[in-house]
Amino acid sequence: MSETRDAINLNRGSAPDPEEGSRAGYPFRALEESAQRRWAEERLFESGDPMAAEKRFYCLNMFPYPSGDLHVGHGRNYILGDAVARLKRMQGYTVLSPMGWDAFGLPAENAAIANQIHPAVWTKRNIARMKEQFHAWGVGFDWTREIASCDPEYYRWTQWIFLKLYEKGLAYRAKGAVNWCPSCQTVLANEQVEDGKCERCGTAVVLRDLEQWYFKITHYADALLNDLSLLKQWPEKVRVMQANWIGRSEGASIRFAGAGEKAPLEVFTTRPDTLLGATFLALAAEHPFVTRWREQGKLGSDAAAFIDRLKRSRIENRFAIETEKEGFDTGVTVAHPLTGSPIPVWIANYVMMGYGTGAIMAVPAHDQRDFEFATKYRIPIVEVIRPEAGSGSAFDGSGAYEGEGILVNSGAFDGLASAHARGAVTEALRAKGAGESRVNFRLRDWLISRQRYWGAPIPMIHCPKCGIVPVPEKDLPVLLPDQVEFKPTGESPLLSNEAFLRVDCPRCGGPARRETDTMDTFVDSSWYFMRFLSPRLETAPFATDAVNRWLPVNQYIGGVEHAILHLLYSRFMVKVLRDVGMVSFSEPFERLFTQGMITKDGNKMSKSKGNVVPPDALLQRYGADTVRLYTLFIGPPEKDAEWNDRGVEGAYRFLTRYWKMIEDVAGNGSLRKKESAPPTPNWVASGPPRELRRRVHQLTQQVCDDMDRFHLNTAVSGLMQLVNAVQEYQGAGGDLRLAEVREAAEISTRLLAPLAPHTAEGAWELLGYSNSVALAPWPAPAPEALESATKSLVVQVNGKLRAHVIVPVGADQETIRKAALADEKVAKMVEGKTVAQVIVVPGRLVNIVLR
RNA sequence: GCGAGAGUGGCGGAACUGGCAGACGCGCGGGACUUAGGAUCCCGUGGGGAAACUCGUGGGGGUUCGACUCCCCCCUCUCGCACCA
Repeated sequence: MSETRDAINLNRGSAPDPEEGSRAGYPFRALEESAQRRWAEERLFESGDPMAAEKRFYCLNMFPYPSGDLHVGHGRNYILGDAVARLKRMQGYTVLSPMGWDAFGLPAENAAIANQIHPAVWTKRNIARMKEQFHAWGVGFDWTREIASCDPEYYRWTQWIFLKLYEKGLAYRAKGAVNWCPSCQTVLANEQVEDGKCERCGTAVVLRDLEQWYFKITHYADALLNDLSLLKQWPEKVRVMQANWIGRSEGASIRFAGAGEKAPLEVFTTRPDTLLGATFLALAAEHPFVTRWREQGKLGSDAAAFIDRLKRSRIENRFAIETEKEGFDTGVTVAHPLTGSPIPVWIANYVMMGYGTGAIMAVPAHDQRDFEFATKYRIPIVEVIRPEAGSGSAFDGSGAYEGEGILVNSGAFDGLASAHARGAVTEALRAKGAGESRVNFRLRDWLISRQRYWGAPIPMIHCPKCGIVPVPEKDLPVLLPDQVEFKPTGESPLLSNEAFLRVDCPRCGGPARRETDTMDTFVDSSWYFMRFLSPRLETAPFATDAVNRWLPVNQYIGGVEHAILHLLYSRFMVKVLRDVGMVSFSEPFERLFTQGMITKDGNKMSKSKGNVVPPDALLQRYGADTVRLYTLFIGPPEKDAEWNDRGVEGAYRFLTRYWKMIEDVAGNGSLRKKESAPPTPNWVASGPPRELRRRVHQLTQQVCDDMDRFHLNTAVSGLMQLVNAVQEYQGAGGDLRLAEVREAAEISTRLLAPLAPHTAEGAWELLGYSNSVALAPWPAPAPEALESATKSLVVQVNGKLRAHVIVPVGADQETIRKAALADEKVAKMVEGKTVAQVIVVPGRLVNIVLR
């Protein structure tokens, strides 16, 4: 529906059909063809031998999943990256700007089931299509380094890395409650569950008890948290999100004996100072003690019913907040570790198995949740913290007091400040062997098993005699079988593929069975940025010397949706590889840029919403550079922006005006005919040509600054102003000179080169240069062009703009003051009033304060 | 609830360290050229006012010669996390 409407709008668009010739507009099609031909012939975007480059810049766009068509929102990502890469190249760097495909994953497999097309074929077709689109945009990647994670020569090394982690004890298999998506028929990592739903398909996730493979990312929890401080050039937002996700909290682990179990009941608390106020313990319904007690018949049928109901509701709406507190008294009691008095153990709906130990000590007087629970079930409440005078009101039975204070009702600890008491209580516990200080993380280990076909097979073998045996390195890759059937049964085709399953045990030689799980695609993408340095290397995942020379990635660009998953996993992987001696750096990405989404009608573009803006018709009608320029101009690149078809027009008009300026000064242009440019320009000292020149260099300064600061929207606006200035100058008539206009044309062409590369390339040729503008030196403003004898200052009266005065540059305060007061308008305002004060900010303004 | 970001014309947005609010573009109004204009060019375009002038950056206070920018309180929106023990 909306696509049809777009098409109609476009047909009514003002740009001429380029096939008709150019009544207006500019010959973008011919420019694109010749520029792209040139770039390919001269292999401009290939970075060559990685060990040879002196000044290096690794600019990386997150490699995409090859889902098929790209829309203009996707385009923004690559246009940004390309602008940076081209800028750096002109600034003299050897730039590495590679591209590849995050090519494993479910959509390919779903397509296989729906259309009976092999995932590899589907993926390959999409890659070809997307590559075409990149070319159409004129994005300059080094295609000699192209990789695809579904290529056996790639996933062979994903498997190799898995084995490395296994060898180091960082990959392990464990049984536990895991997230299961009934629609995708696979387990999911915690990170892939949003609001209790599968982040991919939106189906409600259920918990299942399965044996799965994990990566021990928690081993690096502290390092992943601490090293965030090294990432000064990452957006604050992303660092905060990662820190929250890792979720470190300091407290104490406390053991309560006497539950009739071999092991004591362990809880984690951040407030050991409130221990004497603990009047009950609360367990999650999934707590192993609860399960055992139930099996042993210690809990009645009412309890069993309660537990089942709780587990069910937890799956259905476990992310709903404000749920009424509910619990069940198990009848079990434990002994208080310091006083020995009995404490009842409850099962409570607000205790989660996934955090801490799945058990808490409840202090109703000082925790609001515990308070609500205790009030409802008439459990005693003991105040143990009282705020110091003047710092809040003490516990009064109407709600918990959660702040700091002085300990009361706490025996030997009475009178201690709560902050200090935390250590004292913990120490007392330690002395009794009943607890110690402890740091707890929210981060869980990374579940990497997937019960699907289209992923890298986990290189493990199950032998009835030897147990789990890794596939020997020489046998890698473990290939995905080609001959498989894709049926909508939800079962991985690997499970029924005898040729794949049957294998000899590498250890004993006996018959064994392959692992049928494949790896989470985030494993594939956690190391790809290193593979680009040596994409065809057959002896290792990457060439260590090249990787150490080029990484960390200087500029990483991608969507903020990867703020946690991909970026955390990649950071983890680099730390692992560092610790096994394969790389010498600790963080993969030096500088991260997360671009905003492009929305249409206020929504994210998606096929289901029908608001996708396809680029093809726009490229056809306006050319790639117009689309690129508009995409950059639309707003600050890190912010979301609303697409407006009419806005594209503005970019097109600008390029048309720019092209006219080039034609005027080059070849047989009107200005060129009048005079020829002198070999060495002799700039005039005053008058309009001089003013134009100053303006051009001022704007050059602005555009250079903006580009460096990633303010590409204002860089485009600066260029527009530059071209407007030339046009105004030419429109003004009078002492028109070629030299200044020609200089403006040359500078603006180089400034434009990273943004609208085809047009700039053609203009550069027209201006008579034989080398590609992509390698032309990045311009800088000439200091002498910026010089001026006078400066216009703002004159304020009582802080409001009233006049301007022109004073010599470097004028002293007194001169400026006099000039300001001498102004006719100012004098009129001052008349009859007292001048209380005159503020002079040299070079800026004068403020006259009247009374 | 916690954390982060944002709120500026009809619209997208600009204003880097406090110093001319609204750059640039879209749209809109007027004009030129024209058989025509949906091309191009010129002029105008925050509100009020004939003008002098005045009001104006979510709201209310404050600091300052001067505040979109800094401080305090409040409102709204977006994103992330969420019974985190």
